[in-house]
Amino acid sequence: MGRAPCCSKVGLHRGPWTSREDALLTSYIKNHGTGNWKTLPKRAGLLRCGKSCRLRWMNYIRPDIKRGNISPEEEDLIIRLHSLLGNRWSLIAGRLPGRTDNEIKNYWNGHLSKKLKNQGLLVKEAVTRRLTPPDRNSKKKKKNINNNEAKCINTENVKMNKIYAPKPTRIYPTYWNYVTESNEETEGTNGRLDSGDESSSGNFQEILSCSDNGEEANLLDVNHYLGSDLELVNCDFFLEDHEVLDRVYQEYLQLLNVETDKEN
DNA sequence: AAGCCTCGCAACCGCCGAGGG
DNA sequence: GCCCTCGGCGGTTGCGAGGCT
Repeated sequence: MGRAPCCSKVGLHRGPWTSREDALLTSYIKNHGTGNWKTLPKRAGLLRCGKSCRLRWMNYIRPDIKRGNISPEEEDLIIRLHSLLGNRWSLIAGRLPGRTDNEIKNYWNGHLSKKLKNQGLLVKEAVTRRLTPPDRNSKKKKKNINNNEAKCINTENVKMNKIYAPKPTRIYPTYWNYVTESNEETEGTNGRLDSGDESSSGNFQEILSCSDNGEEANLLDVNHYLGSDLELVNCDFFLEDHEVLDRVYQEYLQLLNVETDKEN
């Protein structure tokens, strides 16, 4: 028996979100935080499935999302990270503050892949590298992998390049604490703007102690969305763009070295 | 002005892994 | 060890906007 498709339930809305639905979701998350996406829509008064809510929040409503054109620096970083990570959009997005995996994926598919192809820079090896190749012998039904270059796995390469991908950790352009009066007293999910796991939380705490090169514009944006019950904590992700890019790139090179050493 | 095409992007689909019972 | 649920991810689809003929 296959799993029933999400949103197949009669009565659940599908398709584009209305501003009213957005407002309901935003309001609910503002007051209660994320977590338990399954029951969230019901509690928020939304006729949507949890998945749909999560997607809407993660890709569109979340206050830290940076909208607008991808800068040349970001584009360069995407290309470099993609050459390292392959189609691990969430990991790539995690290194691009304010960008979502969906946005990067769309940008890559609609823009960069063509561009690189035209320039002759998109070589198959770079595209096909995956860090943690799925177990193709799993008993579960496998997805069709026929027509996408990115999925054409050369098993030899996989063996050679296999490293353990770090847990995706989203980096926010600005970090904040919820300081709502209800935070400590209620469910404990308040204050989490991402339903991240322990590792994310740990990272979050580390980030909170970062230095102070914040940007006022971002602060204003966040307050615009979530009101005054937030206290922004600045960090050093607003160094000069090239510094950030270089740091991230170096970080990944180190990661690759460490993990390949482990393999050997 | 109308029809067609391309592009951007929001949203959906289905699979996977983690974790709990 | 098995099964189930849930959150997360990557691939794909579909639609609207804008450009082109």
